[in-house]
This record gives sequence, C-alpha cells and structure tokens, in this order.
Amino acid sequence: MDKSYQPKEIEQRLYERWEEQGYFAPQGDGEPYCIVIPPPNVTGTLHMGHGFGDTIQDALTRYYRMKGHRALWQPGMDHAGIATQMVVERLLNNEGKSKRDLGREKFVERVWQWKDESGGQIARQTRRLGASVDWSRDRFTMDEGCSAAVRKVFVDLHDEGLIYRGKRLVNWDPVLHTALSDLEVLSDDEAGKLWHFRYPLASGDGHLVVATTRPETMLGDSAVAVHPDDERYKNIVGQEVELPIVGRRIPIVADDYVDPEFGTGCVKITPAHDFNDYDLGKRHDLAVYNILTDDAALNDEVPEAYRGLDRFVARDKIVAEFEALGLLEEIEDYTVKIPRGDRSHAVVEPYLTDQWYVKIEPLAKPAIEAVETGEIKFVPENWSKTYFDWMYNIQDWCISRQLWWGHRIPAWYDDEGNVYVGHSEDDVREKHSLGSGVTLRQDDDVLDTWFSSALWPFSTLGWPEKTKALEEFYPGNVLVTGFDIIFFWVARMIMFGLKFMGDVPFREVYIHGLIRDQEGQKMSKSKGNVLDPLDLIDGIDLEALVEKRTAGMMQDHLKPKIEKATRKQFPDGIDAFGCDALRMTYAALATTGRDVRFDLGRIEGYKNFCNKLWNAARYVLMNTEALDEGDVEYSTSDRWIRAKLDDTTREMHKHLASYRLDLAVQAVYDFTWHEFCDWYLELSKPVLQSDESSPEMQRGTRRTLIDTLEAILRLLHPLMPFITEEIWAQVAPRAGIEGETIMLRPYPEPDDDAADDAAKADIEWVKQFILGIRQIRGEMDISPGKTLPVLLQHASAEDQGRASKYALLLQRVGRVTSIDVIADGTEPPAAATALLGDMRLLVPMKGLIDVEAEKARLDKQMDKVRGELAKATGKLGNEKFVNNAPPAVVTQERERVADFEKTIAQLTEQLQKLDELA
RNA sequence: GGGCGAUUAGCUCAGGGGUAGAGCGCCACGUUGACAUCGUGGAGGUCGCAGGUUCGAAACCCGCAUCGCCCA
Repeated sequence: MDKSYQPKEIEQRLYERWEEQGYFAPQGDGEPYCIVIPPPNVTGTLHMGHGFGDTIQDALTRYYRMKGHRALWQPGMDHAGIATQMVVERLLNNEGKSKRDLGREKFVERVWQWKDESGGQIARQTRRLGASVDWSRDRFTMDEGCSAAVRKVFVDLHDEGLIYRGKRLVNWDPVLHTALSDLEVLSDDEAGKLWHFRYPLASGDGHLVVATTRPETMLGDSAVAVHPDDERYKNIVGQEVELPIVGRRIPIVADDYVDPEFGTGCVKITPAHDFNDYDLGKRHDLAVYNILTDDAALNDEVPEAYRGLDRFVARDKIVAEFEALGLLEEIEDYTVKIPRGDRSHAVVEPYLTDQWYVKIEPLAKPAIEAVETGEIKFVPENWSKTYFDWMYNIQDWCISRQLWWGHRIPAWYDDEGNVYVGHSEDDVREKHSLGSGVTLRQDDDVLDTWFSSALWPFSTLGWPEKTKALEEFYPGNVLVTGFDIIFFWVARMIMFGLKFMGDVPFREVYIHGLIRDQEGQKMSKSKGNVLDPLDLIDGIDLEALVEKRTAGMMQDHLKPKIEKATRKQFPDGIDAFGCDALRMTYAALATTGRDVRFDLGRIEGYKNFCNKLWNAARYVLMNTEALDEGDVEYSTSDRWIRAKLDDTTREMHKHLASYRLDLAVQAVYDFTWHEFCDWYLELSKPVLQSDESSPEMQRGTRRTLIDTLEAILRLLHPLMPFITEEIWAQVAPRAGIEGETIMLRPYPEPDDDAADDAAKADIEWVKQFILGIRQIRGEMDISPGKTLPVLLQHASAEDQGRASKYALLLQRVGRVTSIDVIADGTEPPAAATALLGDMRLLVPMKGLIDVEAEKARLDKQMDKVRGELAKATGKLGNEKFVNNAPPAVVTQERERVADFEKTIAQLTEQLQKLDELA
C-alpha cells in the first residue's frame, strides 16, 4: 500500500467494476427496499444539492442492500420542458436560426440530440459520486413508457372530469410565450412607483383618485371599486366615471375586497389583467377587456396611439398623458412585488387564454389524509406543516404549456372546435365514432413537466403495465429531497400515486437542507458561487474555476464581481479531496437543519480521515502477515475494542434507520479515530513487539486487528464506498472472508456476546493512567522521548493488580520506565501528581520537574474541582432538592461531593509537600 | 399580514430537565518503526435577552430582539 491515500486512481476503476458486475441491481430474496431518484433536469448539471441528495440516497441504498434487502435505487431524469427548450433555442440563435425556421418536428429532433449530450454529463457525474443506482433501469420522462403513462393519466382524469379546458387568467410569460403554473412564478420586491390618477366622475362633479403600480392597465379598466362600508363613497356607488384617454364610461362598484385604508380607498378594476380584479369582475359581471398581445404589447383594443407599444413604453406614455391632462395627482416611490418567470426572468402578466387544468381538490383530499393518518411520514416531522399549509390552499393546476418540447396534449379538435380526448387519433375516432371525413387536429400544447414527474414513482417501474417491478417495489420506502421541492413533486407524486396506484408512492419523505456557500448564500449561477461536486472530488485550479463560473453567463456585467469573489474565496483553487471525503462531509452535514453551509475546512477534515483509515489499514496489514490458524487468546484490550465496536454498530443502525447521517458519521468517525487508532492500535503494539507475549496472545491481537478493521470498513461502506472497497480487497482474505465486493457483504450486526463491562473498566483505568502521565509530561514540558518512573500511592489491591497485569501497556504506551507501589506509611519523594480514583500517580521530580510549575498546575486543578464542589454542595444544601429530586440523582450528587472532597484533600496534601520543598 | 425556522467555543454545527460536546481554527511541545493529511498537552462558552414552570432550565412555556425561509 502507498504511504498515503490517493483517491483518484481507485475511484473510477472500482465504480466501473461494480457497474460491470451488475452489483447495483436488486438481488437476493430479501424484503424490497426502493428509492426513486428525484429526477434531475436533463439540461442541467448536477450541483452541490444533487450531490448531497445523491449521497444520502446512496448511503441508504447501500446500507439496506448490505442488510440483505432487495435494494433498488431507480435512476432517471426529467425533460424539463421550458429549461430545455430555452437552452436549445439559444443554441439555435447562436447559429443565426430560430425554432420557427426549423419547424416543430426538426426542432424536437434537435432537442433530443441535445438531451443525449446533456444527459450524458449528468450520468457521468452521478457515477463519479459513487451512486449505486440500477443503470439497467434508467428512465427518462419522455421515453415511450413514461409517455404512455402520461397519456393514460391525462385521458383517465379527463374522462372522470378532473381535467378540463377553460379560458382563465394564467401567468403568462411574454418572452417564452407560454402559460406558467403558480409555482413557476417567483415574486420579489423591486423598487417601483405608485401612480395616483384622477378619474373624473361622469356626472361632472369632480373626480376619484385611484392608485396603480401598472398604469398601462388602465386602458383595460372596466370599473372602479370601493368598500361597501366606506362612508366617503357611499353616495356615489352605482354612478360612473369616465375613463380618461379611453373615454369609456365605467361603473363604480362596492366590494369587500377593497381595503379602505389603502390609498384613497378607490381601486381601478382591470379584470383581464389582474387575478383579484378578475374575481371581482365576475362577481359584478363586469366587461373584460384584454388589451395585450402574446408579447405583452398593447393590442387593438386600446386607442390607436397606443397600439403595438410595448407595455413599459405604453406605461410612460400613459403617465405623460395623464400629466398633460392634469389628471396626475401624485407619484409615490413604492416597493412592488414583481412576478417573474423562474426560467426567463421576464415579468409575467396575468393573461386570458385557453388552458388545460387539473381539478385539484378531489386529488388533494386523500393526499392530505395520507399524511394526517401517518401513512406517509415526513422526516423531520415538522415539514408536514408546510405540506398541509400548501395543500389546504391549493388551486387548480394549469398543466398546458405553449411549448414544443414535452408530452403533447392528447386532445384533438374538429373543424367546429369540438374537442376529443384519447390515447391517439385512432382511439379518439373510435371512441367518438368520427368517420374519416372529419378532419382532426391535435392540440399544439404540451404538458407541464411536473405532470410527468408526478407519475415518476410508478411510471419508472413500468406502469401502466402490470410489471413485476411495480408489484415488488411500489410503494417505495422513502423520497429524499430538499424542502424547496415539497410542492413541486412530493405533493403531486402523493396525489397521483394515490389516484392511480391506490396507494402512497412512498412511506417516508426525508427532507434535507439546502446547500449554501460559506457565507450562507444560496448557490446560484448569477451569484457565481456554485460549486460542481466533481471539482471538490478532482480539485480545480483557480483560473479554471473562474473560467467555469463566468462562462456562458446571460449577464456579462456580473463577471468581474464573480471573478473577484472567486479569487478571494479560493485563492489557491480547490484541492482534490476525493469522493469519499466529499460524501462524508455531506453526510456529516445532514442534520435536521434547513440550511447547510458548505465549508472547505470540513471536507479537508474528512480527507484526513480517509488518510487516517488508510494508514491504520497499512498498520493492520503489516502486522497480520504472520497471522496463522493456531490457538488464540484474547486480551482485555481485544475484548474492549470488540465491545466498543459493538456499541458503535448499534449506534450506526439506530442513526441510519432514523436518517441521522450526521450522527452516524460522528459515531463511526469517533470510534475509528479515537478508539481504534488512538488507543487500540497503540495498545496492540506492545503485545506484538514484545517477546513476553505468547503466540496465542499475539494471534488474538492480530485477529482482533483484522476483524475490527474489517467491521469498520463495512460500517463505513455506505458512507465511503471507494476507500472501504479498496482496503477491504486486501483485508478480507486475511480476515478469512471470501467475496468479490464489500458492497454485498452483510452490514455488521449487534452481537450480545461482545459486551464486556469488565474489559471496558480495565481499559478505562489504563487510559486514565496513561492520560495522567501524559498530562504531567505535557504540562511540565517533558519531552515525549524521555521515559519516566512512576510511583503509586494509596493503590488498592485492584489498582495493584491492574498495574501489574497491564504493566507492559502502561510502560510502552505511557512511556514509563518503572511502576512501583509505595507502601502505606512510607514517605514518598517530591513528585508531580496525577490522580486516578483514590490512587495517586507520582512522577518523582528530581531534575525533571519545576516545583513552581507543578504547584501552578495543581492549583489550576484545585480551582476547577473547588468550583464543581461548590456547585454540588450548594445543591445538596437545598432541602427542596434533596426532598424532590429523584433519589438516584441525589445519591449521585453525594458521590460527586465525596469524590471532589477526596480530590481536594489529595491536592492539598500534595501542595503542602511542594511548599515544604520550596 | 399568515406560517415555519434559527440564535450553543474564533468558525461550522451536534446535543437536550441534573458534570457543556465535536470538527476546523488557535497556543505549546514533538519526526516514537501506520499516519506531519500526524502525535501529545493546553486555552477557549453566564448556550441571543427578559420573564415563567421546576428542587433544578442551555433544554419546557410565554414575551422580546436579531437573522432567515415559505405563502399572500
């Protein structure tokens, strides 16, 4: 083995072997365990968030696979309608072409080409992360099977009346020319203005003042509304105002929706371009004037001077005209919520169009119940509140998109505009007895990507076919995802799963946090703070990182800022940490919190851990070459480390089963480094290096070294698959284990025979002994090379027994030359002291130890103990404590006081002795 | 406005009614035959503030402050 761990050369080699050997496919006849991957967007690349989610899912899958389950981690991607279409359109634009030049068919072909390219990138990244997904089952939302599922769901829901077509206000993206669902629209505060306009009363008796943040919409106004109880306006309700510029007379209506406190208490009503106004308009039967085109320019509904103007140009012109007319009352600076498309970032307009909708309430109800009754559990549980909050207020879902890339809506129209829904044109003709004389035209629109994602948990398993996989793996065990996605797919998967499978799609939903950068900022391309997980695995130099972060930016002006920040944050680029270190870091960050700050210091620590494990393995392998089949005797330290291993094994099961990967990491890290490496390996050295120890004893130690290491590797494997496999290949034969891969070995199970409290107590004593000596050494500045004689004062029979039994360990690991017991009544020499229970460890001072320094050291200890004693006696002095606290607590407190007092007495005595010397 | 969350060591975070924890960083010492990607020792916290419940609160409850997220 190399002297240090080099992840690069082993990771890809091992992954290829695993994949070739088909280890990722479900095998055996254990209980099924299934996770479907939340499909990443085929157009993107995996970012830190995916790396996080994939690590968690892989750890779980590997864990259950090792536990003997038929484990399936189902991979795939979604087609990301809008995002993908945008990317390909941009590619075309760079060639000087538009999608219309190509036509729909050619364009879609072009998208498929791009899909292969881009999807390949994600698959590569997934492999580099060590993900043990079953590639043979790889699926894509646009493949034939998933598409058939989509068609069936659409037709079935339509036949049941749960899908309908209607002219409604939608969120319209005027750049992409498509409707968006509520979830695809992001509203943020932006600096804007509030314009106050005077609308003259038709009666000629003065005017009303209305305020608006979108002046151009006044061209489509069909009323002014006031609150019914507003005394100021009570007498004019029912009258009319004359809409300036347009010249239309519109009514003044009274409606509860109006907030009388806001502005003047008068609101202009534009039913065709505002969601609230639309509802109000319906209540009052108001006219609806659509004044926009698909591009959000003004249409022919408006006065001639405004036709064809862009909405924002028209805005300025309207304001100018109001001013010229003397009808501009005031302009106020105002913070406005501006809705923007999450992909195009264009300002979205409420716009009246024909769209397809899913009637959501009948689907939402059982989905709510499934969580209420605990059929589906959120982990952490609290997220169910977010889920409920959304589900209680859920609106009908607009599922049609005016795009070319996606599942074409299976609806056909005849020349009269009648609509027929079916699996295909033939199906429609048959269903509705339409002869060949009737011409049918398929709906141009496609379905929202999330419509197909909602079917993912069962469409990937073969639905609507009745497949074996479906029977075996549905429902899945858990969906692992970020909270930002609860509404997008968790809720929809639950609704559609219940509807079409008659059962929930998964039993648990594990919600993990969102990865942020060191400053706690969300990672985003425009902030230029994104990290590619592969760059942490392989490393990247500064120039390449800057180039990567600033390449292909939509907004060139951000480049200098991003470059500067990147150079500041990573002055030396990023080191190569290897996949296992990255995965350990992810796992360690998988706490119950919702934000995860990714800190390079953390990953560096786990890289060091990899190296530690590597070198511990080197030691074990070096010392087990001579391991043979002879008789074996296990020492106390052997039994101790086996007992500790068993404790750790139990913890791992507990933490992995409850999704506390952070605690699992902590447990196995602590055991590996601080028990196995720090102590057991050190304690093994004297045994293996001394002539005094018997061959049986040495065999016991070698056996324990190799067994424990082998178990550690299996404990760690779900978290760190590569290094564990690499080491295991060498360790397993020596541990007498046959097998091609650690992946398919059983996960360590608790062993009731391993518990050994006596061994634990003895080794604890040994550790305390050595720590006491080390403390003296450290604080007295005695070099580690200098070995020390130790005297034992007030040693009990048990102490003396242990001192002699473990003399070899104490001498070698504690670097002690001799251990001698001072008979009671004998005056000990001047010495530095460490306390071990009632016993005192004395290191004679002669020439070694400075009296003042030792006094200072003991004083410090004294202060500490006195502080504790004061607290404890204070408690016991409180009668209420003694009367009310559980007896065990009181007893414990009394014991502590006794211990403290003893310690103080010992320290006092020792200090006195030092005083005599001085 | 409604909902949710956070506030613990210099930093990043666990913990959780009875002795305050980890990693990283920091200080000192050290190349001992697995590992300097290391070892040994050490410093460092009135657990955001103020009340309440309790024998006992960092933890539970109420309020406040600050920060953040989601929804309208």
